[in-house]
Amino acid sequence: MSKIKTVKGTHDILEEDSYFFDEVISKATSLCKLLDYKKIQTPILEFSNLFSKTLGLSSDVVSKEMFAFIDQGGEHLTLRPEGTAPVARALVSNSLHEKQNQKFFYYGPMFRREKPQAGRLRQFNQFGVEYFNQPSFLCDIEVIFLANKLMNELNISEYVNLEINTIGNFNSRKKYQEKLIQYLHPYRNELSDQSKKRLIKNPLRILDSKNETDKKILSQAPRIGDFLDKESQIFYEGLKELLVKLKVRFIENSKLVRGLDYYNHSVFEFISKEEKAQNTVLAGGRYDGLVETITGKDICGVGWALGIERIILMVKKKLSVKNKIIISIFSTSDNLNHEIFKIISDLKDLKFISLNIIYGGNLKKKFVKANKLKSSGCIILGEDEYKKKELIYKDFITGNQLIIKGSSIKEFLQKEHFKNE
RNA sequence: GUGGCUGUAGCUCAGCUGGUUAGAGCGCUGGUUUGUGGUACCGGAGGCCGGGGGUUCAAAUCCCCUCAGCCACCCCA
Repeated sequence: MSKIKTVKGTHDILEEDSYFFDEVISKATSLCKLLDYKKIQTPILEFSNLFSKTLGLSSDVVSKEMFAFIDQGGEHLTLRPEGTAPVARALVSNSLHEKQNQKFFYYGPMFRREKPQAGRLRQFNQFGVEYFNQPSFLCDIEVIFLANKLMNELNISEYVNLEINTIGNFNSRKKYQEKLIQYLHPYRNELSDQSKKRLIKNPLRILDSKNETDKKILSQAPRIGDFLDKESQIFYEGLKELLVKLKVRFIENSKLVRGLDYYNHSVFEFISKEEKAQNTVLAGGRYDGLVETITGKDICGVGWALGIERIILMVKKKLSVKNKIIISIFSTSDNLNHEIFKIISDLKDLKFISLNIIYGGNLKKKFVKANKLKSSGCIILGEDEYKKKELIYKDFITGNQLIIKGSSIKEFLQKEHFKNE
């Protein structure tokens, strides 16, 4: 079909998806506000080096998935592929790190030039939170708790698992990495091609390989848990203990790692229980090194991001759309059309009802149209009734029709709404 | 970036091993006269059969290329 299309991997968000989108945003937003997270909106365009510095040059995102270009002024710019680095940048750009409250939430489109498939788009939306400048694991608890509560609010907590792990602080990770390389060295020729490369570039990433041979080799591999120094241990144990006390259910997954370079200590993911390729719905962790790589300021942080489209895929199976009640309004003769605007000007703050004004055609056509618009009823301004300052209301479900006073239309509609609840 | 499947009306699809003007259901639209919709009946519009090339007397149908969608790998939210 030679119909006009969207750019590959991009989508118009319509109808029920749009409804669920708003639901996710509004639930997440109100939870964040409950804990005084401040909304932050950063530009979609950033200087390219913001991402190349922070995500790691060897990461796939930077090496091949960024929508990067040089603009007419010679600037190297990138459509943001993720939200954490921009928020961290904004923290320092605006000296927000000098304030008491350094908790933020954001949402909006991200861009990654990948091959699209289920749950993966080139333009997709994330909702995220970031909590800066607090080294305590209690902050990790707070953001995990927030994410957990959001899963509850969206009625999907029984369809997801929370997996957690630690990748330790820098020293522990370095020690572990050496041991891991030592262990894998004898197997280096049996590993998948991808893992062979990683053995040199980013050995930790081998842990979450899906390759069967890799998995077999890894089953006997040393575990990071055995190489944690005192600080890393206290951090991770404290985190787990409190999660248990708070009755937040989680699964420990010692192979859970991160694709992006700036993480340390805790990593966590909410993963859909469905057997699907893109089943990570929310992912986060602690990134104490990030702000320093951008700005030189030693500011720690912890946060997560949630893929809104992925959440919608889950939510739409569990939740139904709550449609507003539609009521049509029209006159019996066209020379009364302007009176309709006078009526609706008093109704402008109606909460549960959407009104459709119907203009054209004879009366019968207007009824037909009202019905096709899925109205549950209609208000009719008739010539005879107009003289008496009255209106007709016809209920499309019962077929009943009654006369109401023009002045009481608002109360009447509200009553109709609750009757239909 | 690599692989598999798919691409016919607004939507969901049918069209057998190539054979005249391309089909259905739903939707859209007009009608069945008066200030009353839904149901029923009758009519209508709407397709470069994703795009390009090839084979053939003849292609929606076979072959090649390309694009897009879906799915998996890679990677990630």
